[in-house]
Amino acid sequence: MGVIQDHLSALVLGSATETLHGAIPDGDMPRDQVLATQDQRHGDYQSNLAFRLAKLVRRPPRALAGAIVEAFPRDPALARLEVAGPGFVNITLDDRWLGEQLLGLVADPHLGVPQSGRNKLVVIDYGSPNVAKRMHVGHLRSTIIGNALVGLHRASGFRVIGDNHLGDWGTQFGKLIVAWRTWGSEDAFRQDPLEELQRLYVKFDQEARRDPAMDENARVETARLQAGDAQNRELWRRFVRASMQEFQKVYERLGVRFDAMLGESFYQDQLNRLLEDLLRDKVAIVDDGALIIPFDESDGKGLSRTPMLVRKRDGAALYATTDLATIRYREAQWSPDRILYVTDTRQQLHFRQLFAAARKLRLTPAELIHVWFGVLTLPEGSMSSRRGNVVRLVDLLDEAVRRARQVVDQKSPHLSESERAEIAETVGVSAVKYADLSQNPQSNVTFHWDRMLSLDGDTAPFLLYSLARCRSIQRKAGGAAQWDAEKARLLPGHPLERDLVLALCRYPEALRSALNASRPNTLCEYLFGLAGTFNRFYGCLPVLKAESVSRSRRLMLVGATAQVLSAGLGVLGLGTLERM
RNA sequence: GCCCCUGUAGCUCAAUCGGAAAGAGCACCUGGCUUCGAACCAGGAUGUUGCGGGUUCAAGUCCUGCCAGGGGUGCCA
Repeated sequence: MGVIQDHLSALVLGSATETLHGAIPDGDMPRDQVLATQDQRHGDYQSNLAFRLAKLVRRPPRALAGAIVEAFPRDPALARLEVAGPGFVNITLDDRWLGEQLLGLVADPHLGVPQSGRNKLVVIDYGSPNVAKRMHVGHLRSTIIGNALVGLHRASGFRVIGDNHLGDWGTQFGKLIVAWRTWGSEDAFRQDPLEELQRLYVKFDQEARRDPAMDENARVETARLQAGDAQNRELWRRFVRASMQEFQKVYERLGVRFDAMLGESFYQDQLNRLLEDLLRDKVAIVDDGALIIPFDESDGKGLSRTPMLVRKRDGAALYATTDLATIRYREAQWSPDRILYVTDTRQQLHFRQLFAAARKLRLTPAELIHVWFGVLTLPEGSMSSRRGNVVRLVDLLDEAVRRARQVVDQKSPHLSESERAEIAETVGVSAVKYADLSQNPQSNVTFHWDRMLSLDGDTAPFLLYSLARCRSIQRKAGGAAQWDAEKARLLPGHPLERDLVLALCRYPEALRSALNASRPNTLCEYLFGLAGTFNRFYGCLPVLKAESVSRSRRLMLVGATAQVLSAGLGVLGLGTLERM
């Protein structure tokens, strides 16, 4: 079983080639994918190839479309072909063929998703919070989107290494060390380490505004830490360890597991060699006491004016240096085919520079991709750990679960206390994750409690509910949930059944397109549409009480819906529920 | 100065490489549970896609000029 889109595209292309008999060399043939129609009156799929060709051979598109339809090969997939409008070719699929496609899809462990990543390895760099700071809602995006990208790649056959490139070596430690020695409280730290570190961080910032000497002290302590000073080193270890324990709790709750957690500190002893190589290869030059990598316009628009700084005048390295070393390490260790960086839009310039520098140094043949997302701000302005105006991630999750619990208690009082608690946790956390995933990552978002915590409409609970309904039917069907393939394949059934079959068959397309665009929201959109189609089907047509042929077919549809929904939810990193 | 991003319904957002009549959800109104789960479904109302020009068979999408907002831009990450 293949992707329907590809099958039809090949047919259209074949027909067009036939029609034109060599008027266009093979290499110049436009690659035009058949698209799902937006409107059912235009059939199931449409081809716009005639428009592309019209330009090349200077014939009216409508005539070309007619010729393409004329020369179309016989194929069991096709029920009807039409030329419409100025030159669209509308394709309606054969019911029985669609049924066969669906049976093939549910029998495939990958549910028909093309394994484009077979034998390929991708490193996905995401999460990457700064250590010693509390995780707030701003950290959600990289973590959740990155995790969904991991899922999309795995579903497509890639081997994936999700790497949490922790900010565990920055200048914030010098500040914290100074602040700790000046105002730190051992008791407070023992009680709630991150609260205490947060307090110190804010306090330091306030004091440093009044007294610039504080910043200088911090620089000195940072330098001593990086030079290996034992006491600073010990403090640093304590701060990092405490943060990691805190992070781990959040990750567990979010259902996010990393395959590697190699933070910035991990690369520190590799930086000198890197800097030497930069000089040796004349990629970097000394300028005003600092070491920079200059670019010209061929490296990227505007880059000639913005060199990348890799060593400060005082000799200290920067995150750009670490990032270069990280690429070199990943290449040596894993030889990835692709490296994805999931960060917000503000780092676009940094990554353009980084990738350009990596090319100059020939650090890796891997495809380097920066998947950036928009910034999350509060209604009252941008969040800042330094200023202390953040919404803590745990508070958001707790509130989500609290609201979910209210609904569960109201809707399902018959379930046990512990089951309701479990359901509320899954519903609440999934709702928060979905609220983020279902948006175009590149949009900037303003944080609103009610939107993040909504449980109605286009939300995770709607998807979970649809799945729970499937499960409920399957349970009630008992052993008879086994449908008969011969009967199940008999189509057409009711138009609502056909809608569902078609929606299910589009799962591979939806997943592939989300992967290619690095946009989990398109998969969300697909799943929301599928759940809607299922709920219409469910609302109108009996399953268990239907006569035998319909019953078998509909049970198959229920089972297939459950398979696709739970697979899709899994890819996005959302939980699933048997009942709710 | 230079570079990047954004502007779509009252609100929050979608819209495939440019594709047919710009779609969802929320909120609001009407209807549907003695029948597999009503966290559901059916129906109703909502637009100068910031503004002007251009390219195209076709523009929210591409080009261009304005307007408004956000971000980045050599010693933070």
